[in-house]
Amino acid sequence: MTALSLSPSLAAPQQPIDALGQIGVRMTFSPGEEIYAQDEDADMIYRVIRGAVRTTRLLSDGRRQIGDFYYADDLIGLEAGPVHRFSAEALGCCEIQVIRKSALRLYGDDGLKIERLIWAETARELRRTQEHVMLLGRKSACEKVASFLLDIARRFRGEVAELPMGRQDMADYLGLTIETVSRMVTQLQTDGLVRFLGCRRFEVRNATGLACLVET
Amino acid sequence: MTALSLSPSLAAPQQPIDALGQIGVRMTFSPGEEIYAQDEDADMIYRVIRGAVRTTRLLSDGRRQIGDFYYADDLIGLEAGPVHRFSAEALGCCEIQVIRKSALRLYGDDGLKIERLIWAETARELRRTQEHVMLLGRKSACEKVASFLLDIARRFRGEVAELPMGRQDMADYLGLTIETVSRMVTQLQTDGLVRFLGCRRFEVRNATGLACLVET
DNA sequence: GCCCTGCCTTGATCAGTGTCAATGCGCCGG
DNA sequence: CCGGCGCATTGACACTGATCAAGGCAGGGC
Repeated sequence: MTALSLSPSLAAPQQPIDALGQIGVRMTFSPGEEIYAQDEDADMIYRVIRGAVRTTRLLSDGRRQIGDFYYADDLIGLEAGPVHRFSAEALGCCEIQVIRKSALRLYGDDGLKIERLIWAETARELRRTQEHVMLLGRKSACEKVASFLLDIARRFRGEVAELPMGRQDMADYLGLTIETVSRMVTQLQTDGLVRFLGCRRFEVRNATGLACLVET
Repeated sequence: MTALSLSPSLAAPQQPIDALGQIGVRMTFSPGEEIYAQDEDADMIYRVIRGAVRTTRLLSDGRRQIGDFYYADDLIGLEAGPVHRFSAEALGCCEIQVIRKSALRLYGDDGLKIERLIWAETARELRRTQEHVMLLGRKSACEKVASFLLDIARRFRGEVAELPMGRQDMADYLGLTIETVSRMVTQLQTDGLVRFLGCRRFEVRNATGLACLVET
């Protein structure tokens, strides 16, 4: 990637995220395409405009862990070390705003505002990751899948929810195998807590029951 | 976040942590004593002066997850939400510097410097938490314990290492039971990778072999 | 010095999840 | 419409780590 275009004047934003405005360039990625690589220099940040993204990390023997899934308006690549510990890949077709961090210092006071915005997002990322630790460390397979589905379902406010990822991605996020994920999905359905319409669309049938599986 | 630094002329301390200097008050805590509680307002930050601290979170049914362990000069309580998701407890006797976040505003340019310091620590915390996710999601019991011991041993640079926590704390950090931790410790010892002198002191006997168990 | 207490270790068994293999289902191209 | 391909599901079985239970060990108080 070459030099990023700069738009010098920034208007005060309504939504904090808007502060990033049109800085940087927009790029589109096809399903599975890599946005950045594990161990790559971390001098860009990325904002999801449209679509969904996963961050993944591979152990040397091929075991895979997914760090998180990201949707419209989420920022990715905040890890703030010199290199990325995870790679980022498009789940489906998606559009991403790419911003060179070093460009931000050219924005003066707006730069400080943006800096604070990025910090706030980093803190949010930390909280999400801490939830993930809880999920991985102390929850059963069934609870993991229930938590995951409930999380996704919340984004659809009672409508039929659509999973942007396949079973393997769910498994690698939850620290399970694809077969176990599949069995738990079947079981939750048998118990009447959710109903699947095809393997990527579902609705919550018993929110209370599902919430019971998701201890806090 | 150093790439975003906007005021390079601020006198850079040798140890960045020194910027916190003597702000706030020092407190001492006895073994097991709570430094702050889960769900408590997060308006303080804490710096470990001496001793070790664990952060823990309880599920409503009593399952416990340890978020991380902290040692001298580490900052705790950076979660940056309105309330703490984890509680913090002293592992042994320890001394803690307690700083009210809102007080930092009064320090002007120094305040900004401190703000940056805190955010750099938050980013470091995020990276550590991401490592923890990898550990919990995709490593076997034996690898978890090996990783943990190697981490501790690094702080002692070849000397005999001392564990500041008991087996239950190790288990709750690693997402295992106390019995499994104990068995893995015994196994690593049988395999000649480590040697224990009492249950809290050990030395690494075969660093290469141990490192082989700790895939990256 | 001795006992008591709390933590750690070890053993036996069990449950939950992983592994391996077969089958099913849906989507897409021909 | 059909066949093939990729992903999901299901089943049988193995194995890791949890559970339950019984000692062992070490440190502190008396």
